[in-house]
Amino acid sequence: MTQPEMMRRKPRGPYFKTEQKRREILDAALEVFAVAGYRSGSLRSVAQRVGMSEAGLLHHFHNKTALLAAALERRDDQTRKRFDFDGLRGRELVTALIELVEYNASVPGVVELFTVLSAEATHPEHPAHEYFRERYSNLRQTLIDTFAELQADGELRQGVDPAAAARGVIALMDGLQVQWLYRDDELDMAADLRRYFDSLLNTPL
Amino acid sequence: MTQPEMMRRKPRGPYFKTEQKRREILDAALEVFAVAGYRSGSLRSVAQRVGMSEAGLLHHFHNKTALLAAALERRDDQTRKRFDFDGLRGRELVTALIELVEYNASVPGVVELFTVLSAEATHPEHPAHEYFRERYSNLRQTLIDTFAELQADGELRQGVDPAAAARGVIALMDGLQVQWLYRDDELDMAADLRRYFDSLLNTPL
DNA sequence: GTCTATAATGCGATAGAC
DNA sequence: GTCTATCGCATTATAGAC
Repeated sequence: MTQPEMMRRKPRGPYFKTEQKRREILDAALEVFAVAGYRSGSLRSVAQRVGMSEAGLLHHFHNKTALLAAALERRDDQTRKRFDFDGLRGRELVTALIELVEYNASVPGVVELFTVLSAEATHPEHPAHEYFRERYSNLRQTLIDTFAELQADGELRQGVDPAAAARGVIALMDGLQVQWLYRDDELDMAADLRRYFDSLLNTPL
Repeated sequence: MTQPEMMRRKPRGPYFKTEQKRREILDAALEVFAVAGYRSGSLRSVAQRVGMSEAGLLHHFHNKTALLAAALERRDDQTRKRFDFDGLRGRELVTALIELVEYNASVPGVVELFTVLSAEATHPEHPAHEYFRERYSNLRQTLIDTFAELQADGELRQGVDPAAAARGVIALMDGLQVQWLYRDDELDMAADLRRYFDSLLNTPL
């Protein structure tokens, strides 16, 4: 068997090798943007991490913001594969959220990515600004609906406002991540989030 | 009266003019680091904002990290002038914290500064890493002491853990700032924080 | 105290060979 | 698909004139 024959494309699809390389690049980009943010994270460091030149990298993604967009998309695909919130409602969704936070504690790089990027993208000119705006808007609406449903079922404590609770849950998740990243003490994000949910519900989780 | 005589230093101190210039620079630096973070905020933009060259700027602060340190110090001085937490305890401290948050809503630049910087400085190599570590540590300890005191006075709801409550308050403050900066809806940070305190205390504020 | 000039490096991006 | 070479620009910082 000749060398060229061995190197031929495997029959997994027309662009298998390319797609694999793209995924490699995106994973490297996620790491880089996590530690340095988007603005300070360089194409050079991404290219180095994946063992290719900057020009080679830019063949796959035409510019830096396209790389960021694709990287965030990839990260979301991965999360969706692991956690499907679409079918869940009420207490099921709440417990799934706690499980997600529990999982996040095992992937500090991801936590770093979203913490750094969501703060950086606060500025309206940031290429990920709209992405995070929508992300927050969607999550908030999902939580409002969930709390409203729990309220209708009499599971919400008296005086708790669904919209305020939704803002609070998201804020708590974000804020705990920051403190957790400073690793000052042994902070259990999932446990603290559960505690907060318990303070909102009539019967504990 | 000759021109040179008019330009002479006013008798307010030996380095009045210099000190004023330094403060001008620090204020500009605070703005720049707020919108771009430390890593992406450039000396050039700070210099431009204050109408001088980069070299002129570096005469006052020997390098970029020294500028950041001095800027944060200045910002803290300003806050301490307005809010003195040292003499306060129990419910007094809690209400003062809410007032601080209320005030923050009137200075979005400051909120932006601390949100972006505290996330960016999560990385251990960041020049402001230790600053924020200590800041979080101090605030957390103050809140733990406060909640412990309230608990001893029977003002804390049953089952509330002072340490968890302290983490929660800080997380909520940080997280609300992020959502507030995205300005998706009319978010009242102080009102939401007060709500959280009410959920921790036996008698509302 | 502030400037110009300059060094030395890093950046994102493009052109074109292979 | 990946490379080398290169462009043009921004960056932090220093040296030295005024």
